[in-house]
Formats: sequence, C-alpha cells, structure tokens
Amino acid sequence: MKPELAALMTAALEQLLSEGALAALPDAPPQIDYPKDPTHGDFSCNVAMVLAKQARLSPRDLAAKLIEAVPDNSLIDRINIAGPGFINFFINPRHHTAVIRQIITAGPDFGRCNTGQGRKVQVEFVSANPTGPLHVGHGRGAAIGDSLGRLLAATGWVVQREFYYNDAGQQIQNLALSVQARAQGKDPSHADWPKDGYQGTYIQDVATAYLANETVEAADREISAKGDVADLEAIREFAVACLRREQDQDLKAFAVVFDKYFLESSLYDSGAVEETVSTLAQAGHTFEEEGALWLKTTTFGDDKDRVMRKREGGYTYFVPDVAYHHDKWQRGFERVINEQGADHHSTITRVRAGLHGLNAGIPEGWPEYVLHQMVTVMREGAEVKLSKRAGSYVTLRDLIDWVGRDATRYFLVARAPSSQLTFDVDLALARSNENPVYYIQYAHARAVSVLRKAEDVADAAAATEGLEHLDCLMEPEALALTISLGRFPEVVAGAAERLEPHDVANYLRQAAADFHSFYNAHNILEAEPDTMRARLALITAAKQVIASGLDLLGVSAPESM
RNA sequence: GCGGAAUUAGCUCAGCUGGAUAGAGCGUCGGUCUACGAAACCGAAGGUCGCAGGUUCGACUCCUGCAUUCCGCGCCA
Repeated sequence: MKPELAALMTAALEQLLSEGALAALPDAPPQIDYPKDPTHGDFSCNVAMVLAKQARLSPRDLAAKLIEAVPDNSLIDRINIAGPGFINFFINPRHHTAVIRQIITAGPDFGRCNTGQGRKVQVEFVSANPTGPLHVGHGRGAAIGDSLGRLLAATGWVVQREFYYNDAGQQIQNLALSVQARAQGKDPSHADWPKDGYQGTYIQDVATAYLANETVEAADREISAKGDVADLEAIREFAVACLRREQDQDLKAFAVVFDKYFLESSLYDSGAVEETVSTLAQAGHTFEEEGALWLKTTTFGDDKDRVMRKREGGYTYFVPDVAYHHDKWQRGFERVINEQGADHHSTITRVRAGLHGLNAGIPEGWPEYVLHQMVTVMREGAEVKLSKRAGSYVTLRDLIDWVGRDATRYFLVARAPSSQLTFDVDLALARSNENPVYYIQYAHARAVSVLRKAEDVADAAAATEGLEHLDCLMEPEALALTISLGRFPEVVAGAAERLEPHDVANYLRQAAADFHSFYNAHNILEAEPDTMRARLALITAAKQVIASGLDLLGVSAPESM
C-alpha cells in the first residue's frame, strides 16, 4: 500500500509543480511511514516538512495544498494534517482486508519476491575447523547464516550454502598428536602431553574409535581407522573424519544443511595458492623482508603489511583465504556473504586487499560480511563456561539438549548479529509468555486448532467463503492483525536487503501478539455465519504468515503443542 | 596505543534509509477462564536513550570529542 500512497503523493507534487507552487520535485519518492500512534492514521508522509523551505510555505500550509492536489481515489478515507506538518492517511478499511485474499491465494509464496532474479549468491558460514565440537558461537553462525540463506532464497536469489574448513594445518597436527597421545594412554596431565594439545574428553572417544578400527562417515568423507598408533597421518585423517561427523550430526540436529564443503587443502593441491602468490608478486604487491614474503596490504587500507610466506616456509592463513575467495569469484557468485564471528574481523581487510591486488575485476565490498558478536550462556543465574565434553566451552549440542532445536535457533537468530548475546537457558525453557518461541508457536497451534474445530460447525470451504465477507472484519483487533499480516512482504524484503534475520523474529512476535489479542477479543466459531467465515479466513491467513515467518528462521510451526 | 563492535526501563533486548508522547518480553502490582487451547488476554507502575558539544523544521538515529564494556591487533586459523 505504501507504493500506492507514494504514487498519489507524487501526483500531488507534480500538480503543485505545474502550478508553480514548487520549484522542483524531491530526488526520492515521498516517504511513507507507519505512525506509531494509531490516532495518526494508517500511514503518514513527511514530504511537506522536507519541501517547506523551497516552497516558501510553512509545512502545514504546504501540506494543505498537497492534500488539495491528491487525485481522487478509493483507497483513502480521509487525510489530515497533524503536528508540525505530517500528512496522515486514513485508509478505507476495505483495502486493508484485501490482503487476506492475497495471502490465502498465494499460500507459502506470500511474502516472497524476486529481487534476486535468479542470480547466484553464496552464503559461507560456520566454517569450523574439525578440531572439536561446535560451540555456541558456531551455533549463532549456523542460525544466522542459514536464516540468511532462507531469506535470500525467499527474495529470488539462488543460494548456495558453503562450509570451508582447514584439514591440514598446524591445528590439525595438534589434533592428531592429541589423539595419538590418548591412544597411547596419556591424558593432559601427562608430562609428554603435546604442547597446545586438545584436552576435551572427545579426544579420548576418537582415540578409542581409532584403536577399534571403526569406520566413520561424515557429510563429505568416509574413512576407516587403521588402529596403528604410530601412523600419525592415518590418525590425522581419522580424527578429522570423526570430528566432521560429529559436527554434521550437530548441524543435522540443528536443521542446517550445506550444499558444499570446501577443503583448504584443495587450494594447495590445485595450485591455486601458488598461483595467487605469483599473481600478487607479478602485480608488484609483494616484497621480501626478514626472510619472509609480505603483501603490501597498506596499499589497500590496512594499518600494516602482512606476512604471506613465513620465514620457515609455508603460507599464513589469509593466503589460501584469498585464493579461496578468488575461486568463489570464478565460480560466478555475484554476491558472496561470509557469516563469521566478529573476532575474525581483521581478516576482512586482508582478504579484500588480496583480491583487489589480483586485478581480477572483483568489485570493492565483495565479499560481504556479516559478523556476529560473542555469546555467553546463563543458567540458573550464573554464566556457564564449561562443557565436560568439550573441555573449555559450551557446545551447540549442549544447548540443543537443554532447550531443544526451535528455542536454540530462535534465541540465536533473534538478536542483531552486532549485539553481544546472552543466552538465558532458563528463559528458553520456559513454557509461557516469557518465551517468545512458544508464544509464536502457540499462536500457530491455536490457529490450527480453531480451523480444525471449524470443520465440525462449518463446511471445509468456510475460510474461502469468508473472503466474500471480509467487510465483517471491522473490529480494531481484526484490523490490527490484518495490517500486521500485510506488512510481512516488506519485512522479508527488508531483512534480506539488510542481512538482518532478527527483523523477522521481531515481526513474528508482533504478529503473534496481534493474533492472540484478536483471538481473545472475539469468538470465532460462535459468531454469525458470515462473520465466522470471515474470521476463519483471517485466521487462515495468520496461520500462513506465521508458518512462513518461522520457516525463514528454521523454526518449526507445530500443529499442536 | 591502533582498529572493530557496543552503551536505550530493575533484567534481556527492539527501534527500518533522522519524524509526532522512545517500544516489547521478563520481573513488580491489579484484573479476565462452568474453556473456539489461560502456553493466552486487558490494565498499571517503571526512561535525562553513557556524557558533552555540533548539524536542522525535527536527533535514540548523522558528525566530533570523552567515558565505560567486549573483541581483535601472531611469521595461529
């Protein structure tokens, strides 16, 4: 409805322009907003205040002229001027309820759009190295990244979800040594325990499985143990497979699925790393100093240059990272979005600097980044720091075990990524209003319940027939819910545009509140037949929108609870 | 010291590209079920939007400075 109103205002502006009351039209279309206060109408426009100066009129006088010039239409009931010069629109209620028909007709497609026009976008997220279980930070990344993927898909992009991990570096070596030590019967208190070894009890599980010659299958690999304690290479491969499998199980329990797993080692095998280095060297972006090879990242805005090849040989992590992102570019992704922890923010400059230095035509600002801040976990009023399994951190699996998948996903995605997050386990467990997940899901379950009961007192097509009686939905609660439902498409579009899935979570809470208010204020099944049918249509639409919204967050919409 | 993020009600957090009297949940207080699901609803109290300037018709929002908290600042990833 906003575009229609903006068009009407534009027409009014053009009218004033032709009368000479205005010197020029504004650059952007007139801004239409939702007033906070319902007495200010359904929509408001600030254009009179913006243009008052150039029109040499007071904002209120200009507003009056504009209202005068608005073309005749059936959309608007009345317009008034308020405050310093706001133009407030009161919409004809019949136009509000029209959206109910749209929702029921479109079904799950309501709220989707085609901004992406089938273009390719990749979302890389989680990307945990296979050295231990996924922790809550990975969980936040998984929840946000997957939801971003869903939002982009809903707005017309073709999305690929990718998981990148290092299967060969120093940390993997530490992992292999730790497993080997456990297989030799040592524990972290032992004098020969590897320096920087991994201390979690899961290392013992891996060692035991290795000694038992088990076979493990992960999403991207399968391997059988050799059982030979001396074969560090075999241990390494086995350990990586074990931990990949464990992470996959966690991700599966979290309903997160990846399209592709990308190995850092493949960039060495394919020669992409060497090629990246030589391209950067040929372009004159590198220099040698103190026995190391450096990239002049200061050319691209970094505060100091960075080592690419260490004195002892071997590349630093960002070199394969640059090669990796070059590979993504060559794979044809118009957009790449990297969701990662904010503690990695310093890599952004380096990766972009490297990509820029390749002269491959990669635009500035590619790839895009969504960084999430840290998560702390509270339980029974105290911060939880330890998980017995992991040894040093709370795992994603811990959270899922404690509060379930839906609550975990909702809580991890419901806050702005840039905010530090406190995950309150007790709140996530609560079965009441305190808990937004259940509040929203309850609205859905209630809607389903009424629709189910309606079959006893009306025919199956009652909701559809209700579309002929939408004029019955004139109570404030019905209109509030209707207007709320109508906002869904722009919420989805905005959340996708800004890469902020928490907008959807906030919207759902509001929509659920509007649903509950309507539900409590008006009986549905005992209303007059036409009214009942109209209300059933509204309930059907609400159920659809809530289910679609929850799906964007990866949270289920239960039929009953 | 440098860079990034943050600072909004007792607590956890929203506040869209600057808009009208700053919102929600929890917590506190008070109401509503012989039930279309009370896992809900209705109402009340609760604020110097960290501080100080600036920009303008208008600032929680933009700019500058300061304070505080978190995260980075490795030839680890």
